[in-house]
Amino acid sequence: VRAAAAELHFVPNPMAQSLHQHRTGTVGLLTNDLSGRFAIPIMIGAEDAFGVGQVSAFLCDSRGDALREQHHLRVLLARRVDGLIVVGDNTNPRPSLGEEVNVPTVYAYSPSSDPDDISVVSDNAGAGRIAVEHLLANGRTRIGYIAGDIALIATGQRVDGAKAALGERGLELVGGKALFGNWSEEWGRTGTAALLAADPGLDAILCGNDVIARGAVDALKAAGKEVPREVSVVGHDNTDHYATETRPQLSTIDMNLKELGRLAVQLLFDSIDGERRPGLHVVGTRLIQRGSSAPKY
Amino acid sequence: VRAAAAELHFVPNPMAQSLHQHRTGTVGLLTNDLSGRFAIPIMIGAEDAFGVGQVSAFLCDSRGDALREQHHLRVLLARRVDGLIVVGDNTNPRPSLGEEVNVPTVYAYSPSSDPDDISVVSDNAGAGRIAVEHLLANGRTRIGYIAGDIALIATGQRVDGAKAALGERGLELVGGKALFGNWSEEWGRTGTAALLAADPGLDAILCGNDVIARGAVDALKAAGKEVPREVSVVGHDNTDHYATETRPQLSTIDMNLKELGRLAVQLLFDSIDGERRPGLHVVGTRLIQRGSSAPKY
DNA sequence: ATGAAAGCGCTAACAT
DNA sequence: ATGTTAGCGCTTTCAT
Repeated sequence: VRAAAAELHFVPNPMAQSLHQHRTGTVGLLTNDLSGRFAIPIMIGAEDAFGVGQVSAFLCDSRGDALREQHHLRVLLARRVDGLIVVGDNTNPRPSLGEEVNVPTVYAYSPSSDPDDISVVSDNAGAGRIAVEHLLANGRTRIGYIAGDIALIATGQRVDGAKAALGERGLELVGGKALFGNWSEEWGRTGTAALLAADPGLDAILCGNDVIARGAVDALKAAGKEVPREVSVVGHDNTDHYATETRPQLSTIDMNLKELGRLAVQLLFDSIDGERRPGLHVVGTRLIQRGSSAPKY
Repeated sequence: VRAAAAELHFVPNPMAQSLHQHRTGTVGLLTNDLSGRFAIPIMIGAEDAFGVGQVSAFLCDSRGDALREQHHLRVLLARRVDGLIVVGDNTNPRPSLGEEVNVPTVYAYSPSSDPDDISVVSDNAGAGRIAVEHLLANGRTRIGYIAGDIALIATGQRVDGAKAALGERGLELVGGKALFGNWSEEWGRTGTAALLAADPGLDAILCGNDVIARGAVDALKAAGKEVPREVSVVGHDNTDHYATETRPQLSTIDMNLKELGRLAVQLLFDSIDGERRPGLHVVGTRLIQRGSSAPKY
């Protein structure tokens, strides 16, 4: 019998199966903003984790519109998805989908504002710490910080991590505090000028992201400073093109976003299986060393 | 009766519906490489077009691996998707999924090598033409071309479009032909040096993409040429960050990829409804004018 | 106009 | 070990 089934290329119809099993083997992937840089690697990691099992993901992009999100949510629930992963494009908390969503849900990158939901986030403070420790290990002690937009919680967290790591050595940032601005090269250039004015002998600059870091590298070179020998630079995000097209290439923090996506799926599966682990789950970052940072001597 | 149904928040189960209707209201979105720059906007456009109807998309990324693609294909067919959209990340033709896939299929960006399949591609020759016409309209006639990787068919098509537009005015590219290289800023810089050596009085440079264009702008400024007054530069792709962080900002070709995604969905729906339109469908591009190009005087 | 019944493709609980 | 049957939630046909 089985032989005959194989001959006829028989494939069971999942619709009929799920009708009986009360499980569809599908999950909703609900994202704010597909065009954003952070959602994609997370979704790749998630897709990767789904692939090994037999669950498929429905893709939905709300483009930052709450109404559209509601619409997609309704459609996904009507399709009886077994679970939901909500992928944010920025690090600030977002509103919970709410109690009436009676399906296991995990928030990735942008955590839910409800601490009883399951959220997976990047270790921002740890990133600041890792970057500082890397620079200290390279003999650098006069470190400036050109941060991004102060409105994002992650911006402050990264700075705080860097300050804490410096504080443990009795050190502080050049100028006593980080410089806050936006995520542009222009800000990287003006921030660098400000830091050089505050301490002409500074030997390292930490940047809120790689775009700022590129501006900083360019400004340092324009000011006659050699990178990385005189001043080392560390970025954040390991952004395509930016990290590798800058000369020298950027040493930068990689957030391991694929891993973050995989963990989100793992937590979702656990939740579906009744092993719910609410709260904030933190994914560690790592430093990618390239040409923009080096030992001092 | 209906009132009672509404009270109880009744929502029909699509599994049961599709069981009867022989339609699932789902479509497979099969991509080579989600991390690539081109697949994302196409999928956003596609997702947009799905949204208005009641069909949902399964997301599958094969990461350029044919085996993984086969696996995803099997899963999608087992799920009885009503159709398939295959999103490529480069412009070269790709092998058809084959005859045994008895589900309507549309290839986006990377066309199928089988002309009887339905494919949607970007108008590369048109892009070259539009860029040249823009420069000519600005009074520029000594135009060089720094192209990308010659291995990609699109690279040559863009050059050919530019040459054709010049030829109609009895003009030709500086040096008589385009310079082929790769997609890096480094190549943009060396290509620019080569063009300046060939014709120190050239007044415009066309680039294969925005990364090259940024290298060209930097090299021109380093050589003492004013951009856009002395030499105008036009890129391709309207790449995030690159197009707007370069100083001056880049005039560049936008491929209307979202529109391409939407058209792919439209063709898929038509195909599902029995209005199959095989062959190559071409989506036009448009020039985004920014600071790197301007009238000559 | 309303109601009853069969069937979509499968699984699981029966009976042989 | 095999064969039969009821039922998952819906739609559609047929009967009232």
